[in-house]
Amino acid sequence: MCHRCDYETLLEENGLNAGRNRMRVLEVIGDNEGPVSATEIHRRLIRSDPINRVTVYRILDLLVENGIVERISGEGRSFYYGLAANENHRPHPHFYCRRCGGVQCLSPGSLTVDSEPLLQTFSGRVETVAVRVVGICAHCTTSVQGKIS
Amino acid sequence: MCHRCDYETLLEENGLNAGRNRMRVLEVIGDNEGPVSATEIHRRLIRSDPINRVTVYRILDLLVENGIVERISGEGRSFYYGLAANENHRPHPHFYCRRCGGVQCLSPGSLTVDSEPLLQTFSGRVETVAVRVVGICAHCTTSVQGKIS
DNA sequence: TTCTTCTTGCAACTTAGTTGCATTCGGTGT
DNA sequence: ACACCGAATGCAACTAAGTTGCAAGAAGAA
Ligand SMILES: [Mn+2]
Ligand SMILES: [Mn+2]
Ligand SMILES: [Zn+2]
Ligand SMILES: [Zn+2]
Repeated sequence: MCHRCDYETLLEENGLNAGRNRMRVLEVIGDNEGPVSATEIHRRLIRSDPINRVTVYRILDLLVENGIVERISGEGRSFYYGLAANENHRPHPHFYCRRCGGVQCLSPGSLTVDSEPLLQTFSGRVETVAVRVVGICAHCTTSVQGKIS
Repeated sequence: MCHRCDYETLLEENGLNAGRNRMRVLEVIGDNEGPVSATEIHRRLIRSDPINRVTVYRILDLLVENGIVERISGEGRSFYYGLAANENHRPHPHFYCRRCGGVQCLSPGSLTVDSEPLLQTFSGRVETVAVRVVGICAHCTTSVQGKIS
């Protein structure tokens, strides 16, 4: 993801002007195969051109507030950022690798959840029902087999 | 939760001696109606008797390592702790309130997830499939209605 | 250009958790 | 009672991730 989204339009639709840094952040998020942490986004950006980490955090906050980017909490203490669901991207579950900490997107149909019983009985307001799959990713399982320990 | 579990036995089954602080931590976790943060556990414990926060963190690590307590990540940056699933407690989904940050246990049957399609196709090792419900809890929805803003 | 607003950088701060090391506690053996 | 040893605790310092205040710089509007 994502080669179907025009980030410039996405920003301007929300009344945000498409400055260079906002575009850069969106490109890192959209080019990655799964959600990325703020630290990782910053690390990738400073390779091409210096940018302050606070600026990255502020841009991420802005994008999340405007529903362009989705913030998800991983297994550790940091947040991960991916393109928010829209007409091009259906909501989907994520896989969290316990070993490398990476997060992968799973296909939208790979897990189905029936939330009717909950919606009937729950007294608060349910906004989202997310499925989180935890385990060891393919890359980590194979690389551990070959590891000398 | 939980008045069916004997914490002393639970500890000794795992080769841990049931010292006073371990028992106290387990009691706070088990008496709470949902998962609690380490900070909250510490805050409650120091009301009855002083205990260092590092001690709380170390006990929690130990209980998690031994499968007595389950560590879950909330919507924020901190972890929450609840009694791990066992013969008395079936696994169940949790509800996360965006407003107050609280976590509630939902009944085991309130949500059902079909993970077969994923298990057939996924190339890594799937260990757990958890459902996370996010929204505004009953307490927060009612108290907001009466709020002057 | 000048005025104003948006954007960025920097330093300091906060929160949640971790680590190293010294002290103390709870047994066990004598 | 004593010495001994490992487990448990406390304290200070440190780290990771994110936030805040404020000043400086860039970009637009007039
Ligand atoms: Mn995704
Ligand atoms: Mn629970
Ligand atoms: Zn991995
Ligand atoms: Zn609430």
